[in-house]
Amino acid sequence: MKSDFAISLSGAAVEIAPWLLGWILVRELDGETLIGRIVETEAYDQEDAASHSCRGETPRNSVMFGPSGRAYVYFTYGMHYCFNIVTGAEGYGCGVLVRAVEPLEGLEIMRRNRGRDDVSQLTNGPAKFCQAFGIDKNLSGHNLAEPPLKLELGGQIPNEQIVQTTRIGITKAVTQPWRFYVKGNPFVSKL
DNA sequence: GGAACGATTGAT
DNA sequence: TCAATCGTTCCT
Repeated sequence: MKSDFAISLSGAAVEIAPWLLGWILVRELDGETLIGRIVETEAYDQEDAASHSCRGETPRNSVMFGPSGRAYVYFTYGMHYCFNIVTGAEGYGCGVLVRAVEPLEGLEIMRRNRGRDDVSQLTNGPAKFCQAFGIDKNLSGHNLAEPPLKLELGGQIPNEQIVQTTRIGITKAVTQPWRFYVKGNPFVSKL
């Protein structure tokens, strides 16, 4: 029996990505609570040359092929983690990369984790957000309906406040407009 | 076994 | 503009 939570994320990544804007991430870390609001996402699909899943299932990307509503966390550039929300049907590899959140609670912990004071530099990038929230590979495969990392429905962002554009940092499928962010939000990684 | 590359970041 | 830094994937 599937949970409502998983069902709500079982659609195509390209459809889920803009819908996830405004959702809340609650991280329990060493007895402290960190909260952020998703303000920037990117969709990655199995039929997408830029996606880790485009050449089929491998040990690294297997979580993307599992149930929706799980975390897919990967290590890149020898030093950074990036966090995705798995979407789509089981057996189909796709997900949504969270590129930026707006810090709501636990800012001092985020400052400590990031080693910086400037609020605007705490969570405005996929690896910055992971470092601020203490997210690493141990959380890959985690069910996001449960602590210590929970995804909760927040206030929906009106369509006219959602900007759709091309993705960042990729070299394949560069023209696909599968990046979404909240217009005017200061925590978006890049305009 | 070896090499090329990467959904990034921060400093120059 | 470029170095840091290493796991994953693919080729030999």
